Amino acid sequence: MNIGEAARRSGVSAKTIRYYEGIGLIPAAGRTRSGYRAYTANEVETLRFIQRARSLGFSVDEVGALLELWRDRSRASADVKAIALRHVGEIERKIAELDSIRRTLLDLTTRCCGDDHPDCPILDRLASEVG
Amino acid sequence: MNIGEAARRSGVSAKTIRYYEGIGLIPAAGRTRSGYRAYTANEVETLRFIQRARSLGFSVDEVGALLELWRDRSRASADVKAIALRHVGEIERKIAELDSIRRTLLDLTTRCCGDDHPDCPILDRLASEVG
DNA sequence: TGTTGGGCTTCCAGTCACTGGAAGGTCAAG
DNA sequence: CTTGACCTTCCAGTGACTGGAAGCCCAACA
Repeated sequence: MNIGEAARRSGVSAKTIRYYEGIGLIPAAGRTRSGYRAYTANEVETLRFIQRARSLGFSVDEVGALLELWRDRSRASADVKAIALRHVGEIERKIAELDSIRRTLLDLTTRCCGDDHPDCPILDRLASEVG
Repeated sequence: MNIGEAARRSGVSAKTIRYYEGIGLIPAAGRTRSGYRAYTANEVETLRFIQRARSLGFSVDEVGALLELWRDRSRASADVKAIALRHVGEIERKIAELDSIRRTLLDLTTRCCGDDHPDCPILDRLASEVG
């Protein structure tokens, strides 16, 4: 099947499939006589795997590692779990950071009356750290 | 003062200060006879403002808008509040997304025994969406 | 006076993971 | 035989920096 069909079936855009091939995340696809890339159902499965891993926030490098483990029948599930747990750690760090920012901003916005006057605790805080 | 000192006092790296000047976030600094950028205490205050706004996750464009409002004595605090509340909304959306991913991954990692066997619910899920 | 070391300058390239777009070849249908 | 959808490659841009090369400037010390 052509790249457009593979894109539709996998949820990965044609542009992105070419990009993945370019950076070596997936091997170069076969070609028709006229030079079009041709995909098998198997390759589409790989693309779906990639799509799901990316949507869980794994970096392209991590996805590469997960793909290798997926293909490796003698893998240790511990290796997969390690990648996933490291990723969970990063996500939790990000959530904590965002939540701290969120709490700060909610505090400031609550105290800003938001009318047509210039007085504003938000700007005060940005200008001087205490606010 | 030189750019290095301004960087130290503001918490914005020299490289980044030049970058901010290049994209027009701050006006071009004055120069000494030999071409070194020269900063006043006031300009360092502006840099500190930028640094704090960036650390609260505002985009450089939003920081530009906040700077304009900061300098505008006839601003309406409602305009500042609107920017901040929109930003809070984005943060909450990101937190929700990360939390959903986190819950999925924790579920999968809990069910993955993480030993030297290949069986792995994490890979199963990436391979077939149900898992 | 010479030189050493740090700081400053500009400019180009790289990061991450794509995305947009131009210029042109291919294919099936009408 | 043409239309329109598809495919190809290649280059450039995104955000917000960061690294590094090549070269000028300046204060201090022998």
